[in-house]
Amino acid sequence: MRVSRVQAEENRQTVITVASRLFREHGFDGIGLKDLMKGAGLTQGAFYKQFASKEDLAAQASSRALESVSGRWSEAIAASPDDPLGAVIAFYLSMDHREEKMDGCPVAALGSDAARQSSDVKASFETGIKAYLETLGRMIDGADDEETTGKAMAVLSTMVGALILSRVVNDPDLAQAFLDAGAQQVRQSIAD
Amino acid sequence: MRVSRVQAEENRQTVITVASRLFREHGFDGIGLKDLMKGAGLTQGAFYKQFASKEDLAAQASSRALESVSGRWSEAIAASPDDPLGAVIAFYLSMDHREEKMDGCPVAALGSDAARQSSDVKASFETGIKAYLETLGRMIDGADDEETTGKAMAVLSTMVGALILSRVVNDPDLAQAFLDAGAQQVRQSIAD
DNA sequence: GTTTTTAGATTGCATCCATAATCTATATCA
DNA sequence: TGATATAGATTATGGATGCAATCTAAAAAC
Repeated sequence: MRVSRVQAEENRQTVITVASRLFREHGFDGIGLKDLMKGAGLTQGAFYKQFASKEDLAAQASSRALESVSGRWSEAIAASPDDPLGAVIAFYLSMDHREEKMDGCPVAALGSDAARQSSDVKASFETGIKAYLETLGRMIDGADDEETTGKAMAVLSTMVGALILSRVVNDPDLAQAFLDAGAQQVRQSIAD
Repeated sequence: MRVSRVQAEENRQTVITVASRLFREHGFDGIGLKDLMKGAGLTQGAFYKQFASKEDLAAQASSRALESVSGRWSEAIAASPDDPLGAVIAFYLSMDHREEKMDGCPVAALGSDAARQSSDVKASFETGIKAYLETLGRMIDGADDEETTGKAMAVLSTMVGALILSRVVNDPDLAQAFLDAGAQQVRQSIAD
């Protein structure tokens, strides 16, 4: 049955948010429209009134996921103004983050998948990644803007890689070692 | 019709090799058994005489892919014995590698996917990653074994992350910047 | 009260993984 | 060597699920 305009928009937002979590958990190809809609309390029939295609939703859900995690970075930083970097590391390179794909960084959860998606999805990631770099850049001092950006990219690369590697191995000790090695590398590369 | 035993084994190997490439290109969920078998010149019906399930093939194809890329590392290193690290960087953190998912590093091409697969698949990755670390460790000198391994893990994390990030953005300049930043980071972290 | 607009139900068609039935050439054994 | 069993492959089938489109009915909006 039909719902109010505001309700319909609210439903749309719910679908995007739910999709942003389910895509991270199962991958873009790992979950179907039926289950995505069910997660939002709707049926599949309603999907195409709200989105042009699954790919369209993937792009919007990616943006939503990136924004959400960017927010968590900001919160972590605001919560410990004396050691913002430590806060980001503690959040990103943790075993909690390793096990919590659904609410974690979409670059780590969907990076390999996103590389195969449409340019719309990549555009969402590109925007989100630039926001990451801005946030990181504010914690780094370089000789010039270019050096700062370069360092931020290196730091982000290390964090994303370490988290992904920690997730693809079974051995928890090895996983922890990757997170630790990444954290140490990040601290050092910011120090000098 | 039936074929000889050696032929059958040859077919099996072909399927694994083909799958290792097609999985990297399309993801584990992005390609079906029909197309995988067709790539090996066979029909889908022959699949279950050779493999227990798609997941079984995924694990074997992952091992094959990791071995293949490990071999390419060794070749690159052997080809320039005076600068082995430079050779690995030139191969791994290049725009060629960025665009050549099918024959490239499976950790970058399938890392996010693999994190969602069975522990068999993860075991394949774990073995391959340990081989990576061994190779990298031989190029790094640390105070002790532990420091060397830690550095190797950090280097691998940076390389994997930089390559993945370069692939999820549309802008080629930004992609190149991630590769460059990763390369610089790797060189520096090995230097000290 | 009439027109829009939306959720849901139904349907279509393709593809998914897996299994079964069938065929044939190869191994195996007499 | 010749008969027989069987492994490896093809074709066909199964049921489930995939994305997408259409139609219906009801409620909001005017």
